[in-house]
Amino acid sequence: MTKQKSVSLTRFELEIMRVLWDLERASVRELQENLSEKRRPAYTTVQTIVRRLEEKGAVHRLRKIGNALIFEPAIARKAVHGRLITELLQMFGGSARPLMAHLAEMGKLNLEDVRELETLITEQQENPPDSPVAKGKRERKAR
Amino acid sequence: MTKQKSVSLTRFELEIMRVLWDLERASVRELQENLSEKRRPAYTTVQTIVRRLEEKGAVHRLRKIGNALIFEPAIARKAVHGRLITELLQMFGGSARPLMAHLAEMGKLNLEDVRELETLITEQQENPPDSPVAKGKRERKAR
DNA sequence: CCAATCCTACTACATTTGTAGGTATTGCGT
DNA sequence: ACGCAATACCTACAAATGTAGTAGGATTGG
Repeated sequence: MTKQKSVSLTRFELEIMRVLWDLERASVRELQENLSEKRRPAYTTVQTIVRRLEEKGAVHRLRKIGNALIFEPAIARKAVHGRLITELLQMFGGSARPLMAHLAEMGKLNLEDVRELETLITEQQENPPDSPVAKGKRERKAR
Repeated sequence: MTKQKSVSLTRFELEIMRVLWDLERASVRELQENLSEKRRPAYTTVQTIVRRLEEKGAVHRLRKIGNALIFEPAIARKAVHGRLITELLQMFGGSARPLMAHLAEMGKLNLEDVRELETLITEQQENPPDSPVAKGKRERKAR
């Protein structure tokens, strides 16, 4: 339930979301300041993107501090990432293998990574998706 | 040498390229017919995209058959894929691990895949990039 | 309480992307 | 040689995206 439509985000929107996910919540000003030095558009530009994200249901207003609106993500990073991955995977014929091979070739994967991954997969097989353990919030950062 | 500028392709352009890479060479008609049943726009639409791809240097005219132009890719699938992967990776903080974890969670990776990958990486470490063995074309499909 | 400041809401506009129509050409079959 | 059918080529336009300015309301330090 509470299933949100799978919004499709543009490059720049994704960039903003990346920052917002990292900060957990932020004002437009904070978002702008946290963009990478390269490609940091005007304040109002960021504002516009945030508005569009709001329209798309990707973020929502949490509250006001002073006269500034504080936004927080309305969609999970994981969900969006999943979408992106799926899309990329399609370019590779739907299978993860060629993608992995590519990563290896690019030197983005070493044996240690793979070993770790192996452990992860094994664990997952033992702990199916909705095992009672992982129910509910899993972390909460003070901020 | 012969280094082509890393063109950036849109969704639809990528879709066309995907087909073209698969077919190795094709006319606009063939490209259109080989798009997935969903999302198959008008002939002239495909033509427009092909023209833009040509302008971007992503494809070029190979020859004419009848009065139809035959196109072929002018950029390697691998190069484009690499770009896409790098981009996606940035969303994940530049490291491949979270991506892998995600794939595992999505059930897109099983132990067999990982084992295979392990082998691959090991081989790559033994056979550095420009070892004389791998020089030149590595496969050639009869067609 | 008042002005300097900060923020929002609205509007605008250029560029890119998706989509396609109309017209000029070109080969081919007869 | 001619006309038909398929194709190329040019043009157009709507929607999405990136980018930003302006007007006016809210906040707050003094």
